[in-house]
Amino acid sequence: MGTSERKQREREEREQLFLDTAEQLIAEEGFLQLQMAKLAKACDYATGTLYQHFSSKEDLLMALMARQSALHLALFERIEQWQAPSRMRIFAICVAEQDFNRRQANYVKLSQYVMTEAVWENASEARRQQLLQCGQPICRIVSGIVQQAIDDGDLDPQGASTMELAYGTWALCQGSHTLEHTQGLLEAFLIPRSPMTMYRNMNRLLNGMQWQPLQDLSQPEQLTRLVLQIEQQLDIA
Amino acid sequence: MGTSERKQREREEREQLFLDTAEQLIAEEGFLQLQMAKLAKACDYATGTLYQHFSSKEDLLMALMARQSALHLALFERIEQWQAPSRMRIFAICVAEQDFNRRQANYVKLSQYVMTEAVWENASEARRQQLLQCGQPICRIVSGIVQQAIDDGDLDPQGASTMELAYGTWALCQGSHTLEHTQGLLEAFLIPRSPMTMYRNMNRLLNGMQWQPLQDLSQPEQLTRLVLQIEQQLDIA
DNA sequence: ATCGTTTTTTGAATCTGGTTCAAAATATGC
DNA sequence: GCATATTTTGAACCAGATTCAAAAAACGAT
Repeated sequence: MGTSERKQREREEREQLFLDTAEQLIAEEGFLQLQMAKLAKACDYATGTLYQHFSSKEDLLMALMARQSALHLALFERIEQWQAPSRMRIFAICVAEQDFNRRQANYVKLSQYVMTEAVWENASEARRQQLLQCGQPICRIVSGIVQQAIDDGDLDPQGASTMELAYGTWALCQGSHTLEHTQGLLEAFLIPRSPMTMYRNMNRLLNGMQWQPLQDLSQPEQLTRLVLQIEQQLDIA
Repeated sequence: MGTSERKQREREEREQLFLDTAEQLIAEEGFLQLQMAKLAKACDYATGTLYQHFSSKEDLLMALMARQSALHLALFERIEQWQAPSRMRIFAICVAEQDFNRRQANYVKLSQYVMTEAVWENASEARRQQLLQCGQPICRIVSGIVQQAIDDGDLDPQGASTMELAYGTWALCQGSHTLEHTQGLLEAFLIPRSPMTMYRNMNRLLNGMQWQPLQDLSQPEQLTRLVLQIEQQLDIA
């Protein structure tokens, strides 16, 4: 009936309010300072109401992640639609990702934290499933690009599964972000903090997959130009 | 004077006792269950005494990490001494690392947790420095192998710094471990949980660096044999 | 060995902040 | 308008990290 529909909608709106406000508070003082009571107060609700939406603080953080993933996905969907050689598209994923993370630094830190056992285990099972579900379309897009490359003859999988190749690029991205965001690490090891470092290593990996056309890394300006071109075409930065 | 030397030594011994016991408790019930009071009690000391060694719980966890790093380092030092082609040695680092992580699953989870802002920020500055220092020799060894490869003519850096190439392998390892240890992730994306996936991607990266001799990934048994050989020579597993 | 002083240890009290739940408020259906 | 069901409230509860005043031990001079 109409009444319960409205209630459902209001509930959904309230949930978004909680998430919006949490995001804002986090942006202001970092996710470490986020307190459930403070958040509820900021939304003019009692603490208990907050717990009707999120089973725990960790659950809330994961919900936040899940929502951010939607933005992430939107970016990837643009690339999915983009007509370009497969190698350019797979690399565009990295560029987009890198860029997304640069602008949403808090988000990377949060995702790093959320993927930790301490947090993961404290969220509701439903939430964990939700977050894994969020990854699915992203996964599908990346696999799709790999598949396209194989179909187009740009990439010979040499017996590897589509997923395995997609996983390689994912792991490299993931690892680079983790290292980049570990306080003082780059500085301690005298590694310049530039996205180009990651871009070059990603292209080494893609070259190693024999993903055509190979990128010539001895000509640094070539890669710079490619990145610029991708950023312009995708309207990033 | 002699007296203060003894005291210093006793203090050091007590610190090790705390760390040993913490390790044991963690092995028994996971690092999430570790409680400062419980730990102190288990060592027959008061809670306050524990705090004379570690400024916070996070500080203790990081100290644990730092100590584990020493084991890690010992493994890497064996590889440093090992006479073998550079490509075999850099790959051996990955194999050793993978193996180390398989056997010390708690340790990977801990390191993932510790590198999180929430933990990092709550440890003492001294501890953070200590942990970064621990990475230095490891970094030196890996860079050394890259450098050897360049010197031997196995690897043309094409303008890249030694560190950048080392960083690439590190990021791939790191990212693979993170993904592997995120609950349910591999399962959700139907990726088989096998170290070979990572090994193959690592060799793709190394191939992409043009690190000689290239590994032929279309012959899966070749890689399997290589891994076996490395494990035997290094006496792992 | 004894006593005043300094250092170390102790663990109960404190504090923080997440979570709960009985009571109050509100909505629903008759 | 009333009885019942649902939702909201926020003070109480609780876990567990951290502190700190008091007690104990170590020290060193006599």
